[in-house]
Amino acid sequence: MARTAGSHSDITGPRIQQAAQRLFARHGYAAVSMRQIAGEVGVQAGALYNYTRDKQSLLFGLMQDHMQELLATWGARPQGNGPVAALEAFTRFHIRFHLERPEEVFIAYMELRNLTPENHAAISALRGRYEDGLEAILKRGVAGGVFDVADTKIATLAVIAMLNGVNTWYRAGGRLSLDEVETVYWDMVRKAVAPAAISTA
Amino acid sequence: MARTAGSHSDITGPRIQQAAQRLFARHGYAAVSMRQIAGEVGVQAGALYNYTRDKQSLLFGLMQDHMQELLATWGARPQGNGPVAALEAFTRFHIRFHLERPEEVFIAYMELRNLTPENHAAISALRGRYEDGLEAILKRGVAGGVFDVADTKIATLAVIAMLNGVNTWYRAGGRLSLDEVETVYWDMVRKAVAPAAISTA
DNA sequence: ACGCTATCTGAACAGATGTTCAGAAAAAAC
DNA sequence: GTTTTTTCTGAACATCTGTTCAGATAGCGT
Repeated sequence: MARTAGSHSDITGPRIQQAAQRLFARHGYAAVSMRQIAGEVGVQAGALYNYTRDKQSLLFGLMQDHMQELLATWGARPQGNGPVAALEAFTRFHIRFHLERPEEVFIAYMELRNLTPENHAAISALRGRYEDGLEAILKRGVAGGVFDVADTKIATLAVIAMLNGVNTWYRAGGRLSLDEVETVYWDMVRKAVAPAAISTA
Repeated sequence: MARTAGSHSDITGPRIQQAAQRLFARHGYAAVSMRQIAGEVGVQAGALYNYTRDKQSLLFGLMQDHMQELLATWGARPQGNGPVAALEAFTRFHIRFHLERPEEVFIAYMELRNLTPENHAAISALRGRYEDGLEAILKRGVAGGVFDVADTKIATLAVIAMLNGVNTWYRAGGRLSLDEVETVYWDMVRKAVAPAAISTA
């Protein structure tokens, strides 16, 4: 046997990425074999190497695509007038974007240690750019007196960590709608960075 | 060759756990082999099985020990008078406890998916008890009017997620002391759950 | 209808995986 | 000093790992 009926790189390529994403998210990069991925696609393991240089590139590709889409989508957003509106826009965007792609997010956070040093640096740089975007908002707010945080870098990481937590429990069709979840978190973020006695409620 | 000079189960047992902890935290459960762990201890792979039933039990033991110590240490703490003091005590305790054992924490959060279903349920139950402790504080505060959150369950998870974030960036000997870090986070937590216009600052 | 290229198979490679176990030697008990 | 027990080795087990590649077939351009 050889080339199979209906085989097409436009089909197989994306299917390999999807299968890898599903399996990496579910079981972890190290626990997933190339044969498992191939099996999910309905192909032999050797065929994967028409689409990826090796297993590491498969992981890196997924993570890079995710981070670049995150940055591009965020960059194309209306930024909001003033730091408070910008922070609200960020909060709602972040929650929605991340809840829409739980697998990508999970991989992006859990599989960093399985990247080669160069790949790790590349992904970290992208993540840093995203974090800098939030920190810039906080800095403007602090300068303008509408926010009050002891350290904008720590506050940035604290806010992102808090927002990322939503991915651990939210399930579509649950008690709260996506919109309600956004509002609940925005309420906490807003207050957390607000000046001590002035609340914008 | 056979039993080696100076061999002692009181020594080897803990050394295996330490080695497993170090390696699991660094490279992930699935990426670490029994031979690597044995090598770290200076022993052949077969010797590990005098101390653990299998690799899975080694992981589960580490996670269970960690969670039980977390609960025991927290349970033995002064609880603080009133919800605000209790929340501050929780915040400071959580940060300190977690920063003191980054490897255990990392494993407890990253390796859940590598547990068998029964083991996963056991660890999740322990984690649930810890979260319930925080939620009880929040509920008392909401009832007493000193906290205002839309949903105590979500607020619980949000607070814990935010606090856990500290483990991703804090390094001993950095810019801020442990005490300062605690205060910075407590400041944000306090405000995040505070009623809209009343701040305890 | 024919040739070219894209796509996949199936076997092979060298080595790693978790786990078991008979046997040997060190330590402890007597 | 002898026996018993504890602790470890080293080999073996069957299976899995990522990756390569010659060869075979399907689809496409002509």
